[in-house]
Amino acid sequence: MLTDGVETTDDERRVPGTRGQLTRQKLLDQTRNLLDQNGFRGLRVADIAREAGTSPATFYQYFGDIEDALLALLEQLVADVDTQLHAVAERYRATPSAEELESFANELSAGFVEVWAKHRSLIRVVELQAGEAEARLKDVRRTLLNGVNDSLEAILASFGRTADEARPASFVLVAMLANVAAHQEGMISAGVERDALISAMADQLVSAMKVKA
Amino acid sequence: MLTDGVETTDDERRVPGTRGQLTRQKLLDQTRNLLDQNGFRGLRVADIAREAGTSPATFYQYFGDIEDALLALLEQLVADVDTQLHAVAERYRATPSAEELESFANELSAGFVEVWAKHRSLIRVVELQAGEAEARLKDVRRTLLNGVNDSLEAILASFGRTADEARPASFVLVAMLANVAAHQEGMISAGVERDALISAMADQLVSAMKVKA
Amino acid sequence: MLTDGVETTDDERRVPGTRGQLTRQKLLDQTRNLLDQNGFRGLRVADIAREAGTSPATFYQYFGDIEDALLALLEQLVADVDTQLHAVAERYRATPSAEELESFANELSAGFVEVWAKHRSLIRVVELQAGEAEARLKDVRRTLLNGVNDSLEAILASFGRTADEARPASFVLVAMLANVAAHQEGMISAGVERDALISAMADQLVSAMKVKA
Amino acid sequence: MLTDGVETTDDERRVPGTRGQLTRQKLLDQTRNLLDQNGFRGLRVADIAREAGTSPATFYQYFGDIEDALLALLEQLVADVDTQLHAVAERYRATPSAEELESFANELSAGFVEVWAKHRSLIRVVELQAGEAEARLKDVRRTLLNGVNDSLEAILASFGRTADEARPASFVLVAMLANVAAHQEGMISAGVERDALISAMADQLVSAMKVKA
DNA sequence: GATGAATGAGGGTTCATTCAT
DNA sequence: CATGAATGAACCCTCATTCAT
Repeated sequence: MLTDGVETTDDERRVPGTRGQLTRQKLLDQTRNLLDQNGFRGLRVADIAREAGTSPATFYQYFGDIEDALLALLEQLVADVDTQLHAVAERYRATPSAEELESFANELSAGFVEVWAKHRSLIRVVELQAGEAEARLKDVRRTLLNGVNDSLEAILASFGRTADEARPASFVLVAMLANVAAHQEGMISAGVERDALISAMADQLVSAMKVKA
Repeated sequence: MLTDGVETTDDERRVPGTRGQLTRQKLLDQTRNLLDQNGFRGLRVADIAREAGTSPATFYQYFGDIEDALLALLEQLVADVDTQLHAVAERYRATPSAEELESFANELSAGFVEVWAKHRSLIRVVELQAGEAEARLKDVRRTLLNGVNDSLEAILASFGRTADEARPASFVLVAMLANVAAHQEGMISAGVERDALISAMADQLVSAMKVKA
Repeated sequence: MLTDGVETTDDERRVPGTRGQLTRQKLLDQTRNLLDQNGFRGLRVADIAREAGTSPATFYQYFGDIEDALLALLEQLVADVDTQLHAVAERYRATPSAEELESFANELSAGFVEVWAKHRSLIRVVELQAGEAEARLKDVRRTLLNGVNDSLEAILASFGRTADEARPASFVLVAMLANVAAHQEGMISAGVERDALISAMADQLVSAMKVKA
Repeated sequence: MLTDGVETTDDERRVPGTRGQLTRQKLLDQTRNLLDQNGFRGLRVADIAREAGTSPATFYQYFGDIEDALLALLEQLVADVDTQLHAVAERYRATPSAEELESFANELSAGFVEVWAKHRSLIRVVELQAGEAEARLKDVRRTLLNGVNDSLEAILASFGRTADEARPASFVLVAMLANVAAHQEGMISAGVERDALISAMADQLVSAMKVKA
C-alpha cells in the first residue's frame, strides 16, 4: 500500500545468515527499547550495543548509523499504519454509507490512538525530524500519513464536499487524529479518558462528513 | 494570565546594568537564530557565543545552560499565546453568541497558524520535550495550551455540551489547531493554501459548537 | 643476483594448491592496485579482501600482515631492478670502454626512469620505510640499490678513480638516478621532458667517469 | 624569498596572547619530537598533547589537524632552505666566476646535507606526501626546491648551457643533492664519510658547469 | 563585565585480527 | 579452503564548562 518511500539504506550489505539476522534483530530491539527509555537525543550506539550484548563495532556491521537503525524500525511502523489505519479508511472509501459512518469514524480514531501508543517513541522521532532538516528521515511523516489523507479526502468528496474543501479538511482531520494520538498520555493524565477522546474525535469526523451534506 | 509555570532560572545571576542587558539580548537573539537554522540538536554554546560576538564564558554569566536560554525565549512565546490565542478565546467566552461563532472560530484558527509560524522552532522544542523526559521544559506544552483549553471548554459548555463532552472535545480541537499550525509549511507545500486550512479548522470548531446544540 | 635480503615470511603458511595460488595472486594484485590508488597509509586489509572478492579472514591465510603482502610484491620489484639495472651495469663493468660509455650511461638512466615509473607506489613505500623504523621493510632500499652501487663503483675505479673517490661518487650518482626517477612525474609536469632528464643524467654519469680520467 | 606558498590554515583563529603562544609552541615542539621518534604514521594527537603536558582538546584549539601542525613546522624548514640553500645559490648567481665555482659547489652541497639532517623527519613527510595525494602538503616539495632550482638553472646558463639543457640539468643536480642529503645516514653507516659525499656532489656540480663550457 | 585558555568526559568510528563453521 | 561474524583496542574529535585574569 504505502510501504514504498521508507527504505533502509543498508541494502548492499552482505546477505543475512541466521546468526547475523539474530544479532541484527537484537540490536533493533534494543534500539527501540532505549529510544523508549531515553528518547532520541539519548540514543547512543555504545548503549544499544551493550544492551544487545555485543560491541559497538558489531552495530556498525549492520547499520551505518543510528538513523539507519531507526529507518529499519520505521518499516514496522509504516506496516502498522498501513494495516490499521490506511486499510480501514480504504475499506470505507469503497462503500461510504451514512449508516456506517459512525462506526468508521470510531474505528479510525481508535486506530490512531492505538498505533500511536504502540510506536510513540518512533512517532516522536518522525515528528521531530519532520521539522528539523535531517535528510533521510525527513519525509517519513508525509509518507506515513499520505495514505490516510488520500482516503479521507475521497470519502469527504463522496459526501458532497467540493474538491476545494475536501483536501484541507482531510489534512485538518488527520492532524487532529495524529496529535491527539500523540499526546494521549498527557491528556489522560489530565483527567480525560481515552474513550472520551476517541469519541470526541469520531464526532468531529462525523460532522465533517455531514456539514454540507 | 498564564505566564506562571514557565520560569527561567537565571534570575539573580547578576544585576542588570545596561551593557549587560545588551549582551544578554544578543545572546538570546542568536540562540533563536541558530535554533531556526540548525534545530535544537544543533544548538551549541560556542556557536551562540561566536554569533553574538562574545565568548562561551560570557554566555555562562547570563545562562546556566542552553535550556535556560530557551526558557527565556519561551517567555516571549507564552506572552504571544496569551495575547493572540487565550485572549481571543476569553473574549468570546464572556459573551458566546451564535452569530459571532464563525468569526471567533476563524480568528482562533488564524491565531494559531500565525503564532505557530512565528515561533515554529521553539514550538518544535516544546513538542519534542513534551515527549522526552527533560525536567524543566517538560510541561511547557501543557502550560502553553492550558488557557486556550479551558476557555474552549467553557464555550463548548455554554453551547450545551455536557461536562463530560466539553473537556475531551476541547482537547481534540486544540490538538487539531496546534498540529495543523505546526505543520502548515508541509501542508502548504503539499498544495493546500493557508486560508483553506484556517477555514477548514474554523468549520470544525463551528460544528463542534453546534453538534448537539 | 641480489634477490637475497628481501624475503617474505609467509613461506610455509600453507602448501600451494592451485586454487590457493590463484587466491593469493588476486590478493597481491589488489594490494598493488589499492597501493597505487590510495597510497601506503590508505591500505586496508578489508579493502584488499573486498576488491579481491574474498574476505579478510582469507587474507590472513596467505599473509600475516599487510607488510607481508608488500614484501611479496617487492620481490617482483627486486627482480626488475636486477634485470634492468644491475644487469646493465654488470655488463658494462665487464668491459668498460670509453667508446661505449655514453650508451651505457643512457641505458642506465633510462632503466631507472622506467623501472621507477612501473613500480612507483612500491618505491615510495621503500623510501618511506627507509626512514621510519619498521623492521622488516627497513633495509630494502639498501638491498635494492646495492648491486647497482657496487657495479658503478667498480666502473668508476676502472676509469681511474681512486678507491676513496669511487664509492662516494657511486652513491651520489645512484642517488641522483633514483631521485630523478622517483620524481619524474613532477618534473615532467613542471615542463621538462623525460628524455631531457635521461640525457642530463647520462651527462652527469659520463662526466663522473671522465673527470680525472 | 620563497616563503609564500607554504602557509598554515589556522589563520582566522583568535589572536595569540602570551600564554597561548607558549602552549602552541610546546605542542609544535612535541610534534617535531614525536615525528622524529615515531615517524609520520605514528603521530597521534593524544601523544603530542600528553608530551606537551596538555590535553588533546587543547591541541585542537591551536590546530585543526595534525597536518595543520606539520604545516606550521614546515614554515621553519622553508625558512632554513631559504637562508642556507637558496641564498647561497642566489649569491653565486649574481657573480658566477670560474674561480669560485668549487667553493660554491661545496657550500651548496654541504648546505643540503646540513639542512636535510636537521629536518630529516619533516623532509621525509614532504617526500611521502609529494607522492601520495594529500591536498595541503602536496606541493610543499615543489615550493621547497623551486628557489634553488631556478638559481641553479640560471648559473648553468651563465656557464654556457643552452636553455634546453640548463633546466633538466638543474633538476637532476638538485635531485642528487636532495637524495644524498636525505639518505646521508644510511650512506654513512654504509661506510662513506659525510665529507666524501659532499665532495663527490661538489665534483658533479662542477663538471655540470664545465661540461661544454 | 568580559574572555583567553584549558580540559574532563564521552561519543563516534575504524581496523586489524580471530574463531568456529 | 574459505568466510560469516564478532570484537578489543584505539584514535579522532567535539562540547559543555570552568578559571584566572
